[in-house]
Amino acid sequence: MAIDNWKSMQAPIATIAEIGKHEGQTVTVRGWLYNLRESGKLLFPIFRDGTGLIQGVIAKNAVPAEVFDAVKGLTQESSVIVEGKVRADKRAPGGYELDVNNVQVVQRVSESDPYPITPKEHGVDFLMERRHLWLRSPRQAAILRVRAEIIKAARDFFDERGFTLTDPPILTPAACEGTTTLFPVDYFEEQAYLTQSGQLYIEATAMALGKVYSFGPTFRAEKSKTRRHLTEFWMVEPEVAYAGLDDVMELAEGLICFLVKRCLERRLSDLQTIGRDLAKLQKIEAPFPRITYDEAVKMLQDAHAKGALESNFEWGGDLGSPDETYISSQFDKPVMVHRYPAKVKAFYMEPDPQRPDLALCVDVLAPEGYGEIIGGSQRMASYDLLVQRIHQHGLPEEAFKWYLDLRKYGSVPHGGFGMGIERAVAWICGLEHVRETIPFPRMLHRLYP
RNA sequence: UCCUCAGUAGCUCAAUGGCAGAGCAUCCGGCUGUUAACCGGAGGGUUGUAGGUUCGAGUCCUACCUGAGGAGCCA
Repeated sequence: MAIDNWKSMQAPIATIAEIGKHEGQTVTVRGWLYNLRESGKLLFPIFRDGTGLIQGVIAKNAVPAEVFDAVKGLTQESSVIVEGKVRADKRAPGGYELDVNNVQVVQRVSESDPYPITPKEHGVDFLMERRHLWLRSPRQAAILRVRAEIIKAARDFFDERGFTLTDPPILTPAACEGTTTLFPVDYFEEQAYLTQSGQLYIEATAMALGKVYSFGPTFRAEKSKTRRHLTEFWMVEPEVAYAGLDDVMELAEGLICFLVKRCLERRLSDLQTIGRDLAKLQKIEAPFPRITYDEAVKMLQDAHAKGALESNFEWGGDLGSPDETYISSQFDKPVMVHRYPAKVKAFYMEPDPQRPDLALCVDVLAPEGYGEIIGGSQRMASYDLLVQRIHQHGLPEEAFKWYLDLRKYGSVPHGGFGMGIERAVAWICGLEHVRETIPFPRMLHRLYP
């Protein structure tokens, strides 16, 4: 069947996800052949259409010979349009089967160059090299649907609370924080960089609009090589005028609860396809445990004394990955660690008035060892102190002139946080690695496809 | 950048220093309820690259390449 003759089926089109609504009716399903089992004069093709899988049944004596022959020996991932009657069947994984009465093969995959991803085991490198095809696997498609739901839920959460979406630039003239490595870009013979955070810019839009958020890609040229890192990832960052650290923590807690609840409500079958332990997600509700950095340090030192942690933690350093894993393992909800030493944190964080050596900041650590999914703080409101910090961090004051203006013209206490979408998706889906949470991950050793 | 591990058929893996193999995939044949279907048969290899040790290297040694896991850094 030619590709330009793909609209000849007469029965109404149905999606596999909603096939149950058509029980007893004849429908058209447009998709691909996922797998084929043969048993003599019976064929069991499994079709997928992007919404789910359904097994078809074709008996040789029940259909015209050309229909049977078109499916017999058909290759995996050939595109097909099938017409058949929906029948409830307890033996079928989805509850329904399709008694096929007509088939159009839109494009037959050549048997001399078969679809490379079989329903068997494959290694990570093989699958990553074929990421454009791997996305067709039921598990990968389910993850992408959960990702889309999390993004939509995050935007709904802020939109419903009076936040305005304000998009910061992706091309920036200088380092936002100065510490991490940036991707350089030639901008009409001027040096520019891909953004590593929209935060400084949304502080400006927050002063204009009150409550704002950004949602977009960010880039880090760090040579990180772990299951938690991508060089290109997406962040949602709220920023609120007249907000303190407690407000920031409450907002972060509310967002996470909202996201988890929404996924359980709307993407339950996808979470089941992925194999997520749902009981662990059902425990996620406010309030989350809040511990100070001082308390976290004591937990880590006690853990070392008991032999539960290899290295002994000294007050003053940033929490390492094994430290975060240990702390989060002590709770079955996300844990909020606040008030880190100012010297290990970014220059723009407001000092704690009670203890000026501490910053009014918070990291939210996801349970089950997923580590930091949110980092936030109250921002420094004083012009003079901010100038001092910029110099202390060795940053060029000239590049931050506009940012300092925000403290000259009606400075107010304000704060916000950034949530890494991929880390949130990895945690909610229970994945081993963030590379499966984005259609085409960009990593230290991965720029293709 | 550092530490650890891996690289053998299209894929996933096996092979004590002694004939390079299995399952799946592909092709041929069989099977009217298969569930990663099964049964029989066929084709399929420069063992990551370059050197070295040895009568003999997939296996041991050296260097390099590629990838994975972790550290640091971070979301």
